[in-house]
Amino acid sequence: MTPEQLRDVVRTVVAAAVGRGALTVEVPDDVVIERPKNRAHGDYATNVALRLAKAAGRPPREIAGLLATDLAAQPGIASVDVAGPGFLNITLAQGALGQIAVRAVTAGATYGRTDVLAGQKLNLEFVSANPTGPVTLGSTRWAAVGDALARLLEASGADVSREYYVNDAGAQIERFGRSLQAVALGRPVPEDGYQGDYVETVAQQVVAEVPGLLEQPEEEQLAVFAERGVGAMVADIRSTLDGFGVHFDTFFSERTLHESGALEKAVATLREQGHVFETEGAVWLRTTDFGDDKDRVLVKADGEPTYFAADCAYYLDKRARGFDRVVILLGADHSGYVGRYKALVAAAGDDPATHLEIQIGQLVNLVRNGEQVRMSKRKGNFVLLTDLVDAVGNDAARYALARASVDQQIDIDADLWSRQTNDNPVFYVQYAHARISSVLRNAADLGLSLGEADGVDVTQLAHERESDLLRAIGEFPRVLTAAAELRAPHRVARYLEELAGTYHRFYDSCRVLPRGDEEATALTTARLWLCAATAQVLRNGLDVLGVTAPERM
RNA sequence: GCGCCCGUAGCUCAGUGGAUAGAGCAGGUGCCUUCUAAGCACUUGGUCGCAGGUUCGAUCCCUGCCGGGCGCACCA
Repeated sequence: MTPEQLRDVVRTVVAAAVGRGALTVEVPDDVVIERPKNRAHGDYATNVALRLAKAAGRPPREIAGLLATDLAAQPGIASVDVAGPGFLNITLAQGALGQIAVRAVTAGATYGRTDVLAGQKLNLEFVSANPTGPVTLGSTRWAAVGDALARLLEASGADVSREYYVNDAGAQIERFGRSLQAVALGRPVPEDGYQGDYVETVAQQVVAEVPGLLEQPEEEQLAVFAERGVGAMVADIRSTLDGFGVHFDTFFSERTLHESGALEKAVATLREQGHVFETEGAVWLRTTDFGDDKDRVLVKADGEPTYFAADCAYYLDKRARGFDRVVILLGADHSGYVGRYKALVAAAGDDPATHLEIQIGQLVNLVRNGEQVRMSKRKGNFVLLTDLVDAVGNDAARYALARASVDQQIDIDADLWSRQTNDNPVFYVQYAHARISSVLRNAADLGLSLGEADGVDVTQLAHERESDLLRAIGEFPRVLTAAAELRAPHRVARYLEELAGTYHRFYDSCRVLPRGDEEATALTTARLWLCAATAQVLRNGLDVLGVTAPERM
């Protein structure tokens, strides 16, 4: 019996008690089934009696007592105890727990997936780093977390489109072009320009692409450097992210918004809604009507649209493309955007609470020799995605970045991460998978296989370590659902570490394969199913994080 | 000054109002003629920043304070 099935059973029992007048409460649609930390508290526990106490006007233990009797009579449940303030501690019948292994194996790659977000069309924007330089360590965090979140939402049934907003318009791009031009002409890079080895590389690439470029008038040169430079950077960013295993559905060009007249249209739309005003020669959006700190300029006094105007047009474009919800991952250095973004959504006539979601994540610091390395694109002194991957590999990099809560600033110790030691928990998890793979290979060599699902006797799985493992496997669907709802992919990583540990402890106490002259038994087959189920969950979980599940290590 | 995030074991960090607050690493003691010892068992280590409040119950919610990070442009 899975936790979900148990939840339904508990709800049915509550409803029955209400039906015959033993309780007068509304039957809750959601009943919390948890896995007690203390094994003495049964396989599962529910606090439903505590939750209902107030509404029923009766002491929780009394409610628990009457539910316990009914619950214990249900098939698949061995016993029910009332404990503490009114918890119901439930012990499942042996076979009921064992079915979890069969379910995980037969569901395969779909085990853990749900349809709780089915029908939702989401646009998930992340990374969106300026195309004026390579992908930095800071952006790498959002690449890892954003992609994991996308996979997580997909596992919950949502239709997710991964999007990267390319800021290929505006003064920053011109500055980038000027820097490339200066380098190509052998001049010093402007004060506010970009530095770093890549600037030279890109400049040379542009010069090589366009014969006679340096003989052209400087203004024409600049346009070429800006356009080709950005193109080269976008290509570089894209291939870097592809190599990292992060693939976007759309690279959305800001410039297309300028060129298509979408900005003017957006301003006009907002004006129709009655939230645009003009003063001091500029065009403003009255965002303060929607909770922003101050009103925001859409078109500057010099006639140039602001970045914010492009944001407005971009949001409207996403909505026009049919997305129910626009989700944006931003670094803490952009937290100031939230207020104006919510306001623009409201000003456009949408509801910020349903159509917009901005997730702010804290920054990543690099620590070297116990000292924080400051990162600045301008000075050309920064750590790149490729530096991290070169040092620790894709798997460790993705896992390490996805394993921490985005609310938490993380320090990456360069020395620690460049040492490839088992300090990195990803090895612990991957090792469990490799270990299981090895057991299953050895089983195959002995001519042993899982066989059909109806041929395995899961009541054989009665050892405490087997029960622990079955319960852990049974948690997986709920872990995915909760992680998706909370936008917290790191929960998946933490769960996998726990699952790996539970497997290692099982492995240590429970011999799977027959040794020497021993014959395979029904227990052997049941344990093979348990191993296969564990491996499946490890694969499914690692897949959400974009990390490989090696068969050998 | 205002806004957002954080403060949990020596270190890095989990912990969606529930039972005795956890993991990895680091320290200590054991376990390999047997399926991968990149493992396991035992052990050391906590005023959950401080003070109030709400609640049957608070690491979690509210308020204030202390400490750290990041923002507060007619920049992008």
